Amino acid sequence: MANEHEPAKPHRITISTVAAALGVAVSTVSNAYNRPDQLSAELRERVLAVAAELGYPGPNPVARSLRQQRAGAVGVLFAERLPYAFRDPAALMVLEGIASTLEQAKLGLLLVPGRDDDTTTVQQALVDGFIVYSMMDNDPLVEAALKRRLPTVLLDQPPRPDVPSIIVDDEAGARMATEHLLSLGHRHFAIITDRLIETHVRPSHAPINVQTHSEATFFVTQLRLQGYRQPLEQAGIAWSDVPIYDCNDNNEADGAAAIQILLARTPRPTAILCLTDRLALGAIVGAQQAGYNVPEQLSIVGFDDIPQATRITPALTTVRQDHRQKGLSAGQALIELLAGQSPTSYQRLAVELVVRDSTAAI
Amino acid sequence: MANEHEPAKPHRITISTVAAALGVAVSTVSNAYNRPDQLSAELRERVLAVAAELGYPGPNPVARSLRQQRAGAVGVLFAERLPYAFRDPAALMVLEGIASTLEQAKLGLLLVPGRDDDTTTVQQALVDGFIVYSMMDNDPLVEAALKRRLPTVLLDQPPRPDVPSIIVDDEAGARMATEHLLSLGHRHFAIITDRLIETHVRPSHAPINVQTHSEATFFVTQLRLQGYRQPLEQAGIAWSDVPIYDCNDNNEADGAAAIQILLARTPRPTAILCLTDRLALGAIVGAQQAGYNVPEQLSIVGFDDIPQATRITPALTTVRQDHRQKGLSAGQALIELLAGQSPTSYQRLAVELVVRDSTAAI
DNA sequence: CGTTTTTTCTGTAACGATTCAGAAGTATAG
DNA sequence: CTATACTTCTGAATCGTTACAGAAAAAACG
Repeated sequence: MANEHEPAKPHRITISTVAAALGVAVSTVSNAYNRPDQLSAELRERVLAVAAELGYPGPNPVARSLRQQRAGAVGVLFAERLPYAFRDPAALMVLEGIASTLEQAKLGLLLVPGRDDDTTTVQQALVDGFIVYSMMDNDPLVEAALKRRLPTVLLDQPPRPDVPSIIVDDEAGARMATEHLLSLGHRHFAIITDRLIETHVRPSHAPINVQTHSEATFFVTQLRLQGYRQPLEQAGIAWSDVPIYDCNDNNEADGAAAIQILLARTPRPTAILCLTDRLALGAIVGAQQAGYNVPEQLSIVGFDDIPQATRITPALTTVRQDHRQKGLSAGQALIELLAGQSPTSYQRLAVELVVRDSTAAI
Repeated sequence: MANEHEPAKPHRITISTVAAALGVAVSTVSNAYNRPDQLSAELRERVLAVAAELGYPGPNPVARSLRQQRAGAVGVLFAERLPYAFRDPAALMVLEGIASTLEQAKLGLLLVPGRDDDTTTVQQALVDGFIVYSMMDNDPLVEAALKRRLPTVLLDQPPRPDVPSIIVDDEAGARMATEHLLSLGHRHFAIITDRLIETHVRPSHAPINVQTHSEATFFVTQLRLQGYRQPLEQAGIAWSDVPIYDCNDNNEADGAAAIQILLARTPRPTAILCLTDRLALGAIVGAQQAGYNVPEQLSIVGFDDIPQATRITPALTTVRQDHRQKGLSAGQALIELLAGQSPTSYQRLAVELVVRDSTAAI
């Protein structure tokens, strides 16, 4: 019968700890935080004071979220590995656009990590919706996100019924780039790409054959290749004669390495179509180092029009797209979805060919 | 009695909808998802099948989080406005480091938006902890985050007791930069900074006076200014004779504008200390456009060593810090905190002066 | 065949808030 | 002074899970 030792102090301070300390109902404490008009100013003061004294950190957001059925954040699924997101200038502008919209709506932006094999992070993300951007077409994470049945927007992904999609007219852009080079008289083309096939099945240093084209697992890659192909064939150039070099990563070094290989081919290509600006910038530098003059001996076209495109000499001819607007549109569409409205289910953003100094007549 | 009209179809499908449909206990359905070993493979199959059929999106993560007391994400408080985060190269490397660590721990990274006046987003963020990075010293959002009483790590913030802090030895770096210029014989200095005083109280185009120095509300700004000041005074140069120009934003354009003003002063400064590389890069370009040779007529030192620092001509002399490591350390410290361990409460990262071509003897 | 062990499944109490109908108590109106 | 309307506060239901103790059934044991 001896008195037990002190009851373990209630490690966790909740709304009811505070209520008990004051001798009021829990709903009163809740109201003190969320509906000041529901109780007298005097009592509210006291509640807040006692709460502070007890070290109550305020209403638990998770509990609130459960009750209110909203998380106040949007999940962004992007890139194989999260850190990559912070390296690609084009992707960053897109993220910036997304962030801007969400910020205005006071929504958090949750970057969801996840290697393809493990979808738990997607399944357990505390979000009200998803934006899926630039994921591999068959990435299980995308499936997992859609299975959550939350409002979702696809950006640069293969469209699906019932899911609003925003895509850029990459195919038209690629066509414009190709037609530009054709009109300058070029007949010998080569293509530098990345992410053509799965990350872990990277090609050797030989330009890969066109057959692999159908394996392209990134939607925008497919679109761009398709856009290159059509005008070439129309001009009587066999697609199978166009070497495609697939880089390991989207960066300048890989672009520079690629161009070396391609320039060694016979016939030597005089026009290089690059799937991204970073690859193109690398290609320019690589070509120059190999002693070629751009654009006199070699024309190079990029894709994206990132800020660096104008800083190089010669300034890069490229296909411009409005990255920030992409992000804004995606964010906007998702916010409408969250508000119960139905945004246009399919938006296509225009692109524009920007002719600068890296292309010239042959 | 006439039969009522169809009961409204259960709009929301939960674990108990599935359990009811199967005639099993809810705990069984839960186990089917989380503990396959707790039920027969055959029943599990059936549960999953029925769930799929009903369109059950899987266990609600918010409810799970409430029960398990973990959110699976970390909040990052950074920069006045979220989009800014995506523009500063140095900050991006830090974010990349943070993201890397968190990804390995399978934690999401929640970018928390918030204008100073409204702290609700911080209060309601569904996270297990915070990383506070480069916020204004007195930003209410920081207070709000600390009030949550979650594991928190401060990065480039004024240290506080009981909160692990990671800071860079900015002061030493600034000292090294200054001493370097002094040893080259420079006597007339000027400083280009940003974020010296509150965003909305921006200065005119006149270099602001040194007195304002004490108003600096960003911890690292203070440290760097302090680091510039000490060796200067030691060399007999009055701090009040050193003009400080405060830019509106940390970018090249503002740096270029700043240098124009400073070069018009008498005596004309021959050594410019820039608080960031972006400002320094702008200053170089601005000086060159104004007809000055760098470094022959004007020495310029940056701070951060961002990749672009080597791409400009002349290559920028600057103070290097390991941005990625900063992020990694912060992430690591937070993960230890979340695991109940106590990381070193105070880490100071070293810096290094990198002498390139933008500085020369007078 | 009775006992023990193992497997499979169930029921219920948390988790920590918010919401809403309504009970007291007070003020206003007629 | 009674009826009506506000204020202010309370209690219980609810959000959708998971954890845990234990019931029921099946398997293993001697």
